[in-house]
Amino acid sequence: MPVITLPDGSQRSYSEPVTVEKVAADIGPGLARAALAGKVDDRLVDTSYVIDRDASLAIVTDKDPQGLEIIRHSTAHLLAHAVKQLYPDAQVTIGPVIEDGFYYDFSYSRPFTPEDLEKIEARMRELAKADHKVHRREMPREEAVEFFKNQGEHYKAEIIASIPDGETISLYGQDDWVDLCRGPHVPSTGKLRAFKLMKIAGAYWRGDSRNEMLQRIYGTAWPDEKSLKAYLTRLEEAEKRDHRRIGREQDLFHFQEEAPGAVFWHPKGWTLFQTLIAYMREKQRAAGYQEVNAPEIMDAELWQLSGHLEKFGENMFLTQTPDERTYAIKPMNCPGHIEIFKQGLRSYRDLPLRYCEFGKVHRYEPSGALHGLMRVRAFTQDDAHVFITEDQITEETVRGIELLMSIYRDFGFDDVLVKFSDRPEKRVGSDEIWDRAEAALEEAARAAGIEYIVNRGEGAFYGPKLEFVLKDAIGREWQCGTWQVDLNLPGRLGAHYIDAQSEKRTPVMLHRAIFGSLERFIGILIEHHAGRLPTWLAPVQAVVLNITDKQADYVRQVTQTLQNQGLRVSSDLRNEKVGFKIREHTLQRVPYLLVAGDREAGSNSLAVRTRDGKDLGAIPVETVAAKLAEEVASRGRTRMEV
RNA sequence: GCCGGCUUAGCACAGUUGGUAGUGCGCCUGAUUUGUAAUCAGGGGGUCGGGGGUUCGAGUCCCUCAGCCGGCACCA
Repeated sequence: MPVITLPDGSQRSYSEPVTVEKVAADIGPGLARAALAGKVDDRLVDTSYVIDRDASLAIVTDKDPQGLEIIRHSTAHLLAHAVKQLYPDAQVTIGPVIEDGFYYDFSYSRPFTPEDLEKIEARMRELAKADHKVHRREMPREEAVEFFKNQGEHYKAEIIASIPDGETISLYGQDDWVDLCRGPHVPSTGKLRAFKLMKIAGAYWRGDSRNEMLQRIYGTAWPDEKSLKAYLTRLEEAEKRDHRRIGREQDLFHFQEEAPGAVFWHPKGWTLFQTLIAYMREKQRAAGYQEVNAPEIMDAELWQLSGHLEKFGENMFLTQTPDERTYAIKPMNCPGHIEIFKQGLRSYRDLPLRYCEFGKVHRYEPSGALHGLMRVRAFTQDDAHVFITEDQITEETVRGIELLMSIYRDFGFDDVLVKFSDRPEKRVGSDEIWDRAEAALEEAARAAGIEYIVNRGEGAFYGPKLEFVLKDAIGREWQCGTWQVDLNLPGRLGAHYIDAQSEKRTPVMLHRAIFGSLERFIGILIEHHAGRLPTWLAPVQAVVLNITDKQADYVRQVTQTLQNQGLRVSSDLRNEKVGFKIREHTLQRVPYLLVAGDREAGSNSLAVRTRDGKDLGAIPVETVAAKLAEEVASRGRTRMEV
């Protein structure tokens, strides 16, 4: 006699066990059609699930986030179903739901081609149209392993073997096809209406590069065609803000074959780069950091001593010189800073001692990892190392994180995700040291009042770290800042200070970066703003345009005036129509276009137009200058247009 | 590094079953002196990513190297 409680609190009683499907139908035919699954006492189940006791029930439809997940999961099954029909020799492995879609990994004798993808998708549409019923059954583990082995599905058999004892093993079938799956799934394939296969890629079995490479097919699925279309449009929009494309269009930088993973900065890109450095210099100076500069190339022996060669060696560039010495090009700045610290005798009174450097480091990254400015082999860090005593860790961390967050706010990044990465497999130092370092960082993070997620085993080889991940305008995450406690390197490289009892002590070193890599940070800024950099960062903040040759002298003079006030302004005196010039500079995303015709030249003013096409009318030159300067100084918190 | 795809003029792209390269924009020259997202006309420009091979003949087919793109693995 199950009594079923619905989300609105209403109850329905049944005289015998009843399926989710039946309850939905009793509520209404529309809901019955829309039902994808049920939630019985908060547990997701199929619509065919039989309720045999009192329970709460919610019908899951495509309006629910969970309904969408089920659609995606079932579409992954539909994909595998189609693949098995077309390529019976292919073996299935796993097919999870991911953000915006799903994938399924197959083992097959040859890679799938784009033509295969079309065929598979066409077959999926046929299978969906046929509206095959989806059914579930359970099977004892041994039987299930046998079942899949007999079908030649060795990967599936392996997966089942690794399912913990006591867990139910369920199989889902539709038409002539059966897969191992936890479920739940849509009641029939006809519920899958809007999907598209996106791309083929290789992926290692169980994510391990020592294993076989499988064929992964990515797809996307949505409740309806409209959402699918919207998603595809969103992808196109994201492509338009790709920093590699904008970098070329706006003439900021380029890459070329001879220097894979290394940037050629053009004048405008370098202006942006220098603007960031100037900003950071000022912030750090105010926060008590002293800028230093250490050699790019140092004898490999130093890197041997620090442990870099052993733990980081495969990422390092080495160079042999005519004098037959081996040098390493620095992949990190820390050893250099320790060497500076070691000069002379340090007192505890000198601590905290904060060294910073815009150090250019080189790391030999695997070729497949390179990606525009986001992942390069030569990059500039806004690196700093703070030498302190062990009991200063918390206080210094609180200060440091405050600075870091205030800087992110200046760039409009309010959404910062923090990760705590603890001891990695490849590390130096005893477990006792790591225990202390991790505990100290944890306590400091608590004192700084930040929330974080734990990233097991992802720390640096010398110490645990907090990683600061920024979210850009379209929701992508980028790791930028880092804050690390290091109880290892200062000792390894022989750094000391004299404490209050005249004892020689080894300092603790904090490693930190805020932008992380200037290169990456610029890439993020470009994508975050879709190339429309805020005025304080824009390489060209305004362009002054004449209408005819008659105003050329006026334009030259005004441009000079604005430049003299430290603004990055250029002029465009070309013999072209204003419309033409406006279009060009608008496409270049120059924040302000300052038009000078006879009227403006006669009244010492400029007609101001924004890159968004807003006409601010004629404004006296000195007002333009003052407002621009204010906008720059406030980092966009005040705007010329308001 | 691994899997797949791609590489033709500065940029975006065409190039049919192998028969000695095209279009648009940009660029250059000239005309035009123009009021807020493209003025008109003419002109120049490519060892088809590098190397090797098959062929009477290769941008098109094969091998190889590199770079790039999408994933995977790895990471700021």
